[in-house]
Amino acid sequence: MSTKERKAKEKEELKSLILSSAMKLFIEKGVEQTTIRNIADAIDYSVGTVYVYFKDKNAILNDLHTQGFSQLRSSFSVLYNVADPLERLKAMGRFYLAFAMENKEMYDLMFSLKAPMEFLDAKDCDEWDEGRETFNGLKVTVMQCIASGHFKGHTPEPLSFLIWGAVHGMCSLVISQRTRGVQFEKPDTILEDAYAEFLMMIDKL
Amino acid sequence: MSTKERKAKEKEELKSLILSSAMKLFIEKGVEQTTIRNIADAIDYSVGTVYVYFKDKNAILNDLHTQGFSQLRSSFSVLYNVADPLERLKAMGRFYLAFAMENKEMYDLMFSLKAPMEFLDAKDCDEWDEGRETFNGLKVTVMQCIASGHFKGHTPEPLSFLIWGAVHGMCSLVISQRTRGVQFEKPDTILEDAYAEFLMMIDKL
DNA sequence: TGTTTTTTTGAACAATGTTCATTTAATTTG
DNA sequence: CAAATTAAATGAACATTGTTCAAAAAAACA
Repeated sequence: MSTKERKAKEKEELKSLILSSAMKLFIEKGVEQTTIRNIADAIDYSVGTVYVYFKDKNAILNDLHTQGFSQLRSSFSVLYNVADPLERLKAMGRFYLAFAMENKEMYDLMFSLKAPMEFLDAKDCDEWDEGRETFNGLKVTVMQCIASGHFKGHTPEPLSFLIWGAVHGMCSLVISQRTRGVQFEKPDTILEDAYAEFLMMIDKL
Repeated sequence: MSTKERKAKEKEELKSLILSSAMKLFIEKGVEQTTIRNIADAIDYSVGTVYVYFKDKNAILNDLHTQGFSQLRSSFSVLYNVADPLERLKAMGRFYLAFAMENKEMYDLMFSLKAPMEFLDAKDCDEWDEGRETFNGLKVTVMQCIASGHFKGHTPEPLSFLIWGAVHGMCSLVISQRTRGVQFEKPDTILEDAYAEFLMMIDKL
C-alpha cells in the first residue's frame, strides 16, 4: 500500500508544519497572543484543519513543550564527554542558562506556563516524563560529585532540586521581567555575574 | 464638604470590594479562569461598574499584585528584630518560602504572570517599585553578612540575586507543577529538605 | 466513470474583555 | 420641596477568542 504510506507521511508533514508555524508565531508574538486563526493563516489552511490534527490549543502547546525538551537534551548531550562530574555540573548550569536566554518563550512554555501541564491533567497522567528525565540527568551528576568527595554532608536529591531551583529561578526572574526596575548596578551582566557566584558557591560545598 | 468626603470613601470602599472579591475568585479558580462577569456577579454590580473603577483586567491584577507585596513586606517586618544578619537571611528565606506556599496564586501573580508587568508597560514605566524594595531588603542583609565576615570573595548584588533566584526557583517549580511526576524519593518534604540544603550551603559560604 | 472514503472548509456557537449611550440615583440649587 | 444638574450604574452590543460540525471538495478506489 503505497498510497497509505504516502498519506501517513503527508499527515505527519502537515502536523509538523502546524507545529513549526505555531512555534514561530509563539516566539514572535507570545503564546497567548497567537490564535489558532493566526496559525491557520500562516500555513494557508482553514481553522478546522488545525483541529483535525490537534485536539485543542493545549495539545499544540504540549507537543511544542516536548519538542523543547528534546532541544534541551540535545544541547546537554555534549556534556556526557565531560568526565569530571563537578565540571560537568558547572557546564550544565551554563548550558541551561544559555538555552533559557536564547529561547525565552520556549523556556516559559517548558517551565512556567500552566497550559502544557493542564494537558497532562486532561489525559489524567501524573507522569511528566520530560521533567523526570531532565532532573535525573542533574541528580546523577550531583551523585557523582558526592561520590568523588564533594558536597560533604549534603543529600543528593534535595541538593539537586536546590541547584535546579537556583538556575531556573534566575532565568525565570529575568524572563518574567521581575529584574526590571530593580536597578542593578550592572544590569547587563547580572545573570553572568550571579552565575559566577553560583560557581564559587559550588566550589565551597 | 461632607458629601464629597463620603463619596470619596464610598468609591474607595467599592474599589476595595472589587479587589477583595477578585482576589477571592482568583484564589478559588485561578486568575485566567476568573472573568469580569464573575467579579461583577460576586459583588452584585454590573460589568460596567467594574470598568468604572478599573481601566481593565490588568489594572485589577496590578493592584492585587501590589497588595501582595504589602503582605509579603509585612510578613518580613518581624525580621528586622533579628540582629544577626546571617540568621535574618536564613529566616527571610523561610518566610519567603512559607509565603509562597500559603499564597500560591498570589505568588504566581507577583512573580510569574506577565499581566501585572504588561500593565506597567501600558503606563510606560520602567520602574517596578515593589520588586526593587523587596530586593533591596535582601541586598542590605547580604551586605551586612559580608560586613560581619561572611561570604568571603562574593559580590553582594549578584550573590543576592542568586539567593533570590534559588528560593524563588524552588517555589516557582513547585507552583508551576514542574515537580510533578519527577518522583522524588520524599515528595512531601522536598521543599523543606532542599531548604535545609540551602541553609547548609549558606553556612559554607 | 460512478462510488466511497478522506480531507478540508468556514459558518456558527459560546465565552470573554471591553465600550458607551442610556437609565437611574444622588446632590445641589432656586 | 421641586426642578435641574451631576454622578453612578447599567446592560446591550461589539470584537476577538477557542471550538464544533454539517457540508463541500478532493482523492482513492472499484
